[in-house]
Amino acid sequence: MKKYVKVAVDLPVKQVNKPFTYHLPEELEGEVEAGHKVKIPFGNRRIEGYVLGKTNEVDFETKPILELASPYRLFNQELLRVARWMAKYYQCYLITALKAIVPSGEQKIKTKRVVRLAQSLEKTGQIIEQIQSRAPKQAAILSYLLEHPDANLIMTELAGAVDTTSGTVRRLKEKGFISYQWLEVKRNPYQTTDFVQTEPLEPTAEQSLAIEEISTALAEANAKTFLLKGITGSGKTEVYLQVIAQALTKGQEAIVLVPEISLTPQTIARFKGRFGEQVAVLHSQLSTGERFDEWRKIKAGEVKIAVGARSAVFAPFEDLGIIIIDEEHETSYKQGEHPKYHAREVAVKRAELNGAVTILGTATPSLEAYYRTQAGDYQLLGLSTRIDDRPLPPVEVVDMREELKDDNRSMFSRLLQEKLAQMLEQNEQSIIFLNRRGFSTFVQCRECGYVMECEACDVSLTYHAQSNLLQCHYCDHKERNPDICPECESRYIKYFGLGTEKVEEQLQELLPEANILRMDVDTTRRKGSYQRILSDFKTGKADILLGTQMVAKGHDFSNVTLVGVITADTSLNFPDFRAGERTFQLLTQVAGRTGRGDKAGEVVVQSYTPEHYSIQLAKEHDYESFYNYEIEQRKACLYPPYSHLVNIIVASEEEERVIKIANQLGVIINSYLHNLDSEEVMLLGPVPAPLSKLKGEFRWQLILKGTELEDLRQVNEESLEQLKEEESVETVRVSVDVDPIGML
DNA sequence: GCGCCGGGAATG
DNA sequence: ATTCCCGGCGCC
Repeated sequence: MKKYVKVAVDLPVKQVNKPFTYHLPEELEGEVEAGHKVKIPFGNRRIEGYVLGKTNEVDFETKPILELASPYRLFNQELLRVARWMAKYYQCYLITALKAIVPSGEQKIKTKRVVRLAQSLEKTGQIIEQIQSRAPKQAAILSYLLEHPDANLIMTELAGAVDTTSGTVRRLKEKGFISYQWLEVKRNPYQTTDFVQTEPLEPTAEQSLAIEEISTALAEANAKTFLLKGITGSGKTEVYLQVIAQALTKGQEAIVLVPEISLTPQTIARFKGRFGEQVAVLHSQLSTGERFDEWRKIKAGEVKIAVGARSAVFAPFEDLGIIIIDEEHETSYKQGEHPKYHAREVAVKRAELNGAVTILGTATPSLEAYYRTQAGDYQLLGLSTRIDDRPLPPVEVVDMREELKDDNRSMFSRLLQEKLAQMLEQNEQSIIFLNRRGFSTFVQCRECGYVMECEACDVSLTYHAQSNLLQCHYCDHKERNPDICPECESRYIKYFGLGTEKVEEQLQELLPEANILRMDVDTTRRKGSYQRILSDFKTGKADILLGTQMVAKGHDFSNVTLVGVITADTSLNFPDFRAGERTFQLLTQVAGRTGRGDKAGEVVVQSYTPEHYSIQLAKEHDYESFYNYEIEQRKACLYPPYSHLVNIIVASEEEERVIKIANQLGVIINSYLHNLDSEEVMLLGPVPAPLSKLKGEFRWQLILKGTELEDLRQVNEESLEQLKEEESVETVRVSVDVDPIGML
């Protein structure tokens, strides 16, 4: 009897977004299982596919699976279910969802050739005596192998251990005293780092309550989601650690998601410090080999906890007890490429499938998450006091318009200047935050008004003093900084707008004796430099840490007593309905970087719109009021969480085609909505996207808005189908983003 | 009649 | 995505 399997074909195309049936040739019978990657004939080509499962009925001729292409089953039934859910929810192909789940790159198992004794222990002892006088080094090698039977050393390591060369080892091989053996090895990216073992801390009353609630859900295998709302420095991590310990006691496993930027050795140390070798770490800095090895450790059950960024939500555990999403509000949980999934939503879904508990931790919940606690979907747990009852720092908001009126033309308010000088004097540290890198954000000719723009994107170029180049922050484009205007050839070229480089220069001018560290994409490009800057600052090698977003996230510097925000308005002026939320979160997070030690901290926020509710309520550390205000706005405009959005981007190098197709799609959708006579779904656009040109492509967007995602999916699917019938859509890309974040 | 191009269909 | 197939058309 022939065996048949269903295969998802590795082609992201609509027409083949369905399983194809193949039979197993004799030599592969019993070898191929659901979850395996396989090589298959497809038309007259050979491509890859993923085995979804077995099947019996076949009423047509099948082709054979050619070979096994992965040494492991890359997903189990549960992860396949997650993939199916993702494909449906995010409106992508099953293969696209599957490829996000399986480890990327080639799955190569690394091996090494280790030296073994070829003779019995007894015999080896005799050999040592025999050769001792004439070949002492060879004898030493054999002795070493006798004493360290589990050392698994390769030739050169062994030679090094007894201070000789590999030639000596080879001679033993020739004599037949030793043999070689190939051994699988797992690369361990953290083997050189020692982690200080920690014991569970005595929880505070609030922590106890949270732990208790979570434990109950864990014990009942209740797929419950908790929002752990804990102000910065209130000890959320200790709660995570203790509930993970409970899951382990039950024989279950845990996933901890952390934003990429906070996946620092310190963060990892907290988990490895408590759980040691039971922790696997997954992040983008790992090579594909290292990544695969961490994946294998999980698969093999060697570890029980996976700590990692976004994609760690797919860690191949078999009995998940708990999924933790730290800093739940972070936008980096949303994947930028297809499938454009949000790890928080996948986590909640995966937990549901496993009867596992989900914990969303943050000081500044996303409106979505908090709304769901109000709706009763999630349970709210609060940590409202900082460890040791440290107060939240007072926040001063400075109106920069007033500064200008009082003839202060510097980028630093008088208050901030004063405070900075004071900290320097007291030998305390400061953090300065500015959400823009480079020196000047645009370069303009004062004669004719021409602004230097990227030729591939619809943005102005940023001047970088360090490289003396104009750079586009959206593509890789760099160009020389012109001496004369390319338009009118005048020499009056001026630099406007501030970036971190300029702030650094001015700050140094203001405080000549201060040691300043700048941390942004430009200074952290090289591997390890991010770490170095953080540790230099932590060990007091600098007085001021100046940087972008990166300085705001989760770091714990005990000697920082001042945080300065150069302009709070940058994120506020984004054309996005989440601008207010983003600003509140950002200000609250930066403010949380101060006053974490014995000394009290303070915050100075500079703004041109200090009366804005995001700024005022962040000043008061008042999340509740912020939420209440913001949620009313969302409700009034029917924005998420009161609705879902689907962003359809039409892009092409030919501008006319984009405009034509986008408009036509608009007509199709509108007539569809009209026929549907539905108030449920609305169409916004078509309009040029906020980045109307990006990497050489012109972009227009259409946004579908509605309370039921299913309605949106239907409208979207059928409209795109219709579009393909009416118009040849070659040369234009149409991409769909469900629950988009940013750039609206 | 032959060969080339383009659109549409099929890929197990 | 890529290949295949078939009909249409220009060739001379």
